[in-house]
Amino acid sequence: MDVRKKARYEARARIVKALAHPTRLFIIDELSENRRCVCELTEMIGADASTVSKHLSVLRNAGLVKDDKVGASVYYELTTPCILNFFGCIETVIKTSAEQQLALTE
Amino acid sequence: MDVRKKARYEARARIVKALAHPTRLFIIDELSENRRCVCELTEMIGADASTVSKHLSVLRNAGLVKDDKVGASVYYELTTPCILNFFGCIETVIKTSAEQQLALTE
DNA sequence: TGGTTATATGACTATATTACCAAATAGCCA
DNA sequence: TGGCTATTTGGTAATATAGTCATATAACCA
Repeated sequence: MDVRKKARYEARARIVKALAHPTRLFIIDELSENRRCVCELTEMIGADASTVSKHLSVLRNAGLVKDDKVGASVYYELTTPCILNFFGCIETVIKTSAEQQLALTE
Repeated sequence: MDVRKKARYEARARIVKALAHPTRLFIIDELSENRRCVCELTEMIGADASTVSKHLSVLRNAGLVKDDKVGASVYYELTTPCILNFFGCIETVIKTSAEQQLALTE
């Protein structure tokens, strides 16, 4: 595969990888409704604040969210809301798989 | 977070994770044009056949592709072409990040 | 049947990811 | 200033992922 093409898939994979964790998908979903500070997300997720902070830095490094400091708090928001369209498709994959599983039992 | 909600994000993450590799993104892209057998994909990717076979099994287990044996060959095809819409958004993320990087240098 | 090709799988090593704790940093307010 | 809260970062152990080689399986053909 040609070098440029390869680099393009690697760039895409870095972004997909940043989304590839349940907590980070939750964060994306949550930020699609409203910007949130780290402490709010930490509360909702129920994990260590440092864990949430690291997940946010993964999303930030991938360019999926941006942060905004307000006093001692840091608010995060989505940079590119089109990410959300993806979830609909993911649900289709899940549903299709489930239907095929079901079909096998008939 | 409630148990059902958590399970939903985990199910989504399993699928996103299956996409989170440059070789697998290439395969998805390629299959969007045409069904391909393992040997064709192996040739294009330029990796060990066992490596490609394993990538395909990751995609298959996630329900993203299905296989069809024809003689000694196994052809793979997409189950859910909507996955492709996602790539447009990924490109937007990449482009937006690049523009912001650029803006910092001005 | 025996040889060849196409795939898949198991074992293994190298590397990456995750979560947690502890500690550092920064803002806020009494 | 000193203490409190919010966030980030470094260290570390457990786990997951990727790639390769060797091997297993199946189809095909001479």
